[in-house]
Amino acid sequence: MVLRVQNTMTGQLEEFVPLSGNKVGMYVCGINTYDDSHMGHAKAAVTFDVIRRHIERKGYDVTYVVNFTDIEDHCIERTIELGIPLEQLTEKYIGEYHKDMGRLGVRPADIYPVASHHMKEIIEAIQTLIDRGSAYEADGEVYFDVDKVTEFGKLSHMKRGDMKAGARIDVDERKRNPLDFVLWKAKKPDEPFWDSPWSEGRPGWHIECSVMSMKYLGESFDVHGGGTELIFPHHENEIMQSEALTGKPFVKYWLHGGLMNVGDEKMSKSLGNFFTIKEVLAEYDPLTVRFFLLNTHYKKPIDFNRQAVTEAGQALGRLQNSLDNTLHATGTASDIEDGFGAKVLEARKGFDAAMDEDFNSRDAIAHIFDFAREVNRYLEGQQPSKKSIESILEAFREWDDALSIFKFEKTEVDESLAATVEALIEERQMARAAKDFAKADEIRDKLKAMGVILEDTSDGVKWKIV
RNA sequence: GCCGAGGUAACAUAGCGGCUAUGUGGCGGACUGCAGAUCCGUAUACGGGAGUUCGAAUCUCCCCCUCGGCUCCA
Repeated sequence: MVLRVQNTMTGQLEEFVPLSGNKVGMYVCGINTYDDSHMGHAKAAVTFDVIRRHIERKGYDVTYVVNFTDIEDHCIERTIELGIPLEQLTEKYIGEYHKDMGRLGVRPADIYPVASHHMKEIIEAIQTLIDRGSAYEADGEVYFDVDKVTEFGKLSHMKRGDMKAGARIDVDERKRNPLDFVLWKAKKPDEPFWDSPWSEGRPGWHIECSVMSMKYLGESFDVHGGGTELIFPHHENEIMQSEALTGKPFVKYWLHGGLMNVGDEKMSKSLGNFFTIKEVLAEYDPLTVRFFLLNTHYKKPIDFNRQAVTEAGQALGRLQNSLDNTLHATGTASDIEDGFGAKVLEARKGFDAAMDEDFNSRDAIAHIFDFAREVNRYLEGQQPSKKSIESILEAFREWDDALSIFKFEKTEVDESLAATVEALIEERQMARAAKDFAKADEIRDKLKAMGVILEDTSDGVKWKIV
């Protein structure tokens, strides 16, 4: 099966072929380190975590880089406001990011470069751009000269004339062209600054991503990801400056994820309509949140609301239930082939085919739902075979490797609690036999209060801790 | 204005030329003393209009609406 990806650069679904053999270099824009991450950041992190996992599952050797930008307006405002050094702010929110994403099951990147730790390389890159005539200095500031670029708008598919300059931000009169963007900014009072040939100041917003991605992945690499709002100007500018720097194509596949919305607006810090990962995880299980994020194709926006997350939890519960049933199923002693293996194979194929089609986790999950029904039916029927049970579990393990949405451990229950529960169940069974249902229900409620859920089945009473 | 992504049953999502989809929720059954879980069955769709085709959610054109971007942003 070949992997196909929707490339923003070409607008096409393309077969994924890395630049050099088995190696894949992948860079994703992380966060600005001035505050706790919100659900929009969670969507991005989980999206690219799953994309990275799937590329690895295809057998590629991925070097995954996620950056932290700690020199930009918000970070600077914050460090001034709090009166603490920039490094301290950076460190704090990098720590929080790792905590939040760790809880969401996001596998750590191989490298997490930080903008302020790459000042030397950034200044060198800017100097090179000036030397090559791709950038110019004015009043201690340095601007990238967009008119020197022949292929303007490669990624966003816009022509120079299409732009509405100053749509939101006033045009700086020092720029030769309103579309020129700043590579180096002179400091303002109280701001953190670094020495440079042009002024004491700091880099502009885009240059650090070019410098850091190329430092760790080479001048050309395979995958660059981020949210759709970064296509222009951020990624477009990255391409222009990187290619001006190296004369080589910067990135082969550009992948952009849809945004997290609240109602009809995107979730963002500036709109104030955000939910932090911390507050959402205080209310919902991390696996539920992950499932919620993966239950829509990554290109599409997701509307964040409690009903949707709650429903995601119910839906995931259905799958987990099926997995739990399998984990607790006692196979027959015989190692017979009862034909269920074919169903497992079919489901696994369906899952992989969906993931190969531009990481369609939603479609992949639909295959798991179909499979879960098959499994439930199978387990309720004749005695399942050990071999089939094992192959079902193998499928779930594989899907978990891809999506990380399941729990495999049987809940450990300590013996005294188990004995208490068993005794109560016994008592309830006697009450039921005597048709004393009031008492039976009373015992069931009591167990429920202890966190024990009973299920009366044809195989006897089952119970589990929730 | 320009670029991009969308509009699928009650809701949320897949599908993207013929197989009527997945989850939650309805409704009706099975199993239950009841509940839950599970299984079986069932109803309600493809923004609007033209066109191509034996056949269109799916392709083409036009229109309407929503969201994102056009130098804060995942």
